[in-house]
Amino acid sequence: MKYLKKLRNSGLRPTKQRLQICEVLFDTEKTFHFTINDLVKKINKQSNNKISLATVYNTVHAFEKKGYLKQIPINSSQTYFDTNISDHHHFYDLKEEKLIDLDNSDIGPINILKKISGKKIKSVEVLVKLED
Amino acid sequence: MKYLKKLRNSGLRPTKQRLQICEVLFDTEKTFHFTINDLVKKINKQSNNKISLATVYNTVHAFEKKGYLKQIPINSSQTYFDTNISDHHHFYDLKEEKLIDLDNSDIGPINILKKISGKKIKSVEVLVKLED
DNA sequence: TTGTACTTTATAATGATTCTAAAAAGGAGT
DNA sequence: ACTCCTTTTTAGAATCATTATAAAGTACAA
Ligand SMILES: [Mn+2]
Ligand SMILES: [Mn+2]
Ligand SMILES: [Zn+2]
Ligand SMILES: [Zn+2]
Repeated sequence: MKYLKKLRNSGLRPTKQRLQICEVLFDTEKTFHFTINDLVKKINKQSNNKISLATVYNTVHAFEKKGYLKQIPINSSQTYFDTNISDHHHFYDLKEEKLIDLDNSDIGPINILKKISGKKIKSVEVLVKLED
Repeated sequence: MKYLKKLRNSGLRPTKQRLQICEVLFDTEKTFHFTINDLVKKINKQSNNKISLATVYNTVHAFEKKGYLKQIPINSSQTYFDTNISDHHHFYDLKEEKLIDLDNSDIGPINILKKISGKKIKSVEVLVKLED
């Protein structure tokens, strides 16, 4: 099992639900963006074992907390997640309601000149909205 | 009435609810960030006329569509709006759950090198998450 | 003033997400 | 394998921000 160690190292018990979700999320050529609903569909397509919705939510949040997923800041009725955990940014196609990766190299370096005392920067995320 | 013309020019009838909401939103020294709940509280503090929740939602969305408000892309349980409609960016203090403006001058120019054919850029927004 | 389109409102509906609490499963130690 | 304890899963209920409904009220052009 490919993801046993990953889960154990994270202090997450490698249950069959988590292993299956790992396969759907991480056994792919390319990274991708998804909502919880997208993920449930993928799970059901991949195998006949249903995983309860609560478990899908729990697992996604557990993976996010461990840094295996990123949440994308966007105003949508559903929360978007990203299996691409590298520093990068996004186009958001308003018409298609689709996210597109923007590599760091697609944007010049970003320099935050303002400082807030007692706080440090955790992340810098750029969202570029696209219209026709 | 200070906002009659503004509303008429927008094709929005200047009802007393809209005028009151204009006062709360735009009769201020500084711009600010708010959720619908914040706004309802401000309205109730300012006068005894209650405005129905549906009207607050309708009005905020009408003003956003007209460009008098901006929605801030952030993952929160409530949608944040901004009376500062200039091009600018945000710190988000994760601990305090507060937004702080980042002027364009606080960030160097942002150059989006990647192009998507048939699409044009509508907005570029940077969200900087802060932790302790 | 009258007609009509727009607006407000109370209320219900929606839908994503979280909560609950009981059953199931993982795993360390024996 | 058995025990014991903790973690996890699960169905279903609850939450809650937001949107829809449709009836009553209002703005305003003619
Ligand atoms: Mn979440
Ligand atoms: Mn909205
Ligand atoms: Zn991405
Ligand atoms: Zn702002």
